[in-house]
Amino acid sequence: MAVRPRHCTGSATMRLAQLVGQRIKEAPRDAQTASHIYLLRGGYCRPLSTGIYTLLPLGFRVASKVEAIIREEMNRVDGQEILMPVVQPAELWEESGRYQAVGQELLRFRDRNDKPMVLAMTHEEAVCHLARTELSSYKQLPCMVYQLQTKYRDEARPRAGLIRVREFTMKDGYSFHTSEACLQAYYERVHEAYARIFRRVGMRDCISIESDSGMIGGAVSHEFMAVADCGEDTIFVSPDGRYKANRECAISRPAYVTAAPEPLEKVATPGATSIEAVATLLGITPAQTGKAVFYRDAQGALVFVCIRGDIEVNESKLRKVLQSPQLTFANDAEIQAAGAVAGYASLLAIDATAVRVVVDPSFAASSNLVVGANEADFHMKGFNYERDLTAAQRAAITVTDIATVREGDPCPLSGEPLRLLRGIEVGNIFQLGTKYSAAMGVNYLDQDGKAKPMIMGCYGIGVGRTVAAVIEQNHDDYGPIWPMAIAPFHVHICALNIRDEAVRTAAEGLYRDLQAAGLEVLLDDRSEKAGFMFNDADLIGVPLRLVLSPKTLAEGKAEFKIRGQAEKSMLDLAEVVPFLKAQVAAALAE
RNA sequence: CGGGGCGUAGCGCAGUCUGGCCAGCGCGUCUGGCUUGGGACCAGAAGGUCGCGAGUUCGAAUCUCGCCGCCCCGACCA
Repeated sequence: MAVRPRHCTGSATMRLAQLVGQRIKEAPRDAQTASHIYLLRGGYCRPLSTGIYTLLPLGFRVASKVEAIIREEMNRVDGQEILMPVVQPAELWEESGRYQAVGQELLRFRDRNDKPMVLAMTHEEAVCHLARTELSSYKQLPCMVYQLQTKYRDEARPRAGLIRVREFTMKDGYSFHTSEACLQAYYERVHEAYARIFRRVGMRDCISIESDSGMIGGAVSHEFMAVADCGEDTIFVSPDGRYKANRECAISRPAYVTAAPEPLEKVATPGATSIEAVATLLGITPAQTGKAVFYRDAQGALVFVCIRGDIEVNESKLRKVLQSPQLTFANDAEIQAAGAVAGYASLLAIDATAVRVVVDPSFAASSNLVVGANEADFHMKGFNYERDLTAAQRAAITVTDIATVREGDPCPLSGEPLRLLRGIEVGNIFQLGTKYSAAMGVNYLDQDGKAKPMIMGCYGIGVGRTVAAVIEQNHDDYGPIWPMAIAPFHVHICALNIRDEAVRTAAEGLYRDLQAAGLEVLLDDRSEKAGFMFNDADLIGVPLRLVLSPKTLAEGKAEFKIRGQAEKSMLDLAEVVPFLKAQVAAALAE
């Protein structure tokens, strides 16, 4: 096992009677997902406040093993481990612009001298400060530093145990380069390292998908998604697996209905202010209508959006188009002030040179849509974007994809229907470029003697979330079924009737011998009923179980069972140690 | 931030509408006995500012007002 500079998994052995963290029979009512239930019931973690958890010995051991694997893989791609502060001066965040840009999830406070401080939710600012101090020459690049450190995000809604928390441990890495090509090549190496990490920790189904880079910024980014029904993210995947994307940025290749333009015609649609009502009234489908949506951007300016009636606006895409971190629906008064009639608004009557207008291709390319007449109780039939707007109008309008993809929409690559999955975001990687280095003066002197901003990448993994995701993908009705690589122990010994001298002697002997053989052993040395002990063993979920009882010892044997499998077998006492050692080695080698 | 729900022993809950009886039940914990292959049984015990604070009342877990915390859905989310 690798050396663990900061965390260690503690002793290789543990007696259940002494283990801190009771198993509990009934899960707290608020625990609803498998990982939340089993982490609490199995004595892996305990809540301290909303979204803030103590890791108990079992949970800490699992998390430490995940961290050890992460360290190995980060070191393998030439990462250098460091540790940066969680408490940081606000002025550092003002430099990057995020003190203002980030919302309330950044916890702000003042120290005793009334100096504004923050609890770091990520460490781009801190690492930039480090880089501009320590890295000054192209000869030092490229390089990557990473840390396993606490992050704090004042989440609006923590949920599902360790899946979405406020305080958590994250591996975050940052790389520095002198060229985009170098960053891209390194990004690929990290991508591969991530795939190895999630495979090694025992994730069954973890995919990397294209993602929206959100508040971190940057051009190219991927999210590693553990596929699980309880996941918070919606993912679209093509049947051939070539296209995988988060709903926030997923695109499709929709077919637009085109036909010979029909004349514009005003039709009465009394009271029909919704797409559904208009379609019903006129006997058409929502796809034959055009929808008008009004937003207010971060500066408070009105934005007019048009899209085909059956398609939802994707606000992530729209935010990106508008370069506006916040968007809210405009109210009726604001819509009226722009000269539009709510419920019957139309591009036909809006001055696109005066109001920001964004149009989805589904609206611009479809023929003969029914759109608002910009007059209460009337719509227009036969709207055709090219024909019915002046060139000046069209020149002022942004036509770009702002559509929300739906399950079954055609894949942009193959045209096959896209499949919808739910995922837990366990890791993400970004090509940041110079977003932070330019803002914060992170420069190096190049060969030509000129100062240039470093080109950066950043790479995160949520440790606790990964632990939870592994349980979501590896459990049965009794508890978790840990992959050997991150199991809290390798072997769980149940000593039935421990007061029997022969049982005690044999159990203590095996406990000692297995430990000497390099295995991590949990010994249930309590004087409990067999069923009680078996249920606790299942709830803890250690991969290998050994049972010793007067019955097995009478034959000079111990019973062996693999967690998650029904078969049991009997082992001669003499072969237990080599057999289990081989089992563990084989499982770890997978 | 919007909608809904909840707060009584470590966990799960009853009691609250309709104020008054010793604040109860199951699990867990402790002691003793008995039992020992899939969550046994018997006897005894510890454990509570009934979320907090005001108020009404002779009397409040219960009624009133304010506050706090927690969960779910939505919004939001490196």
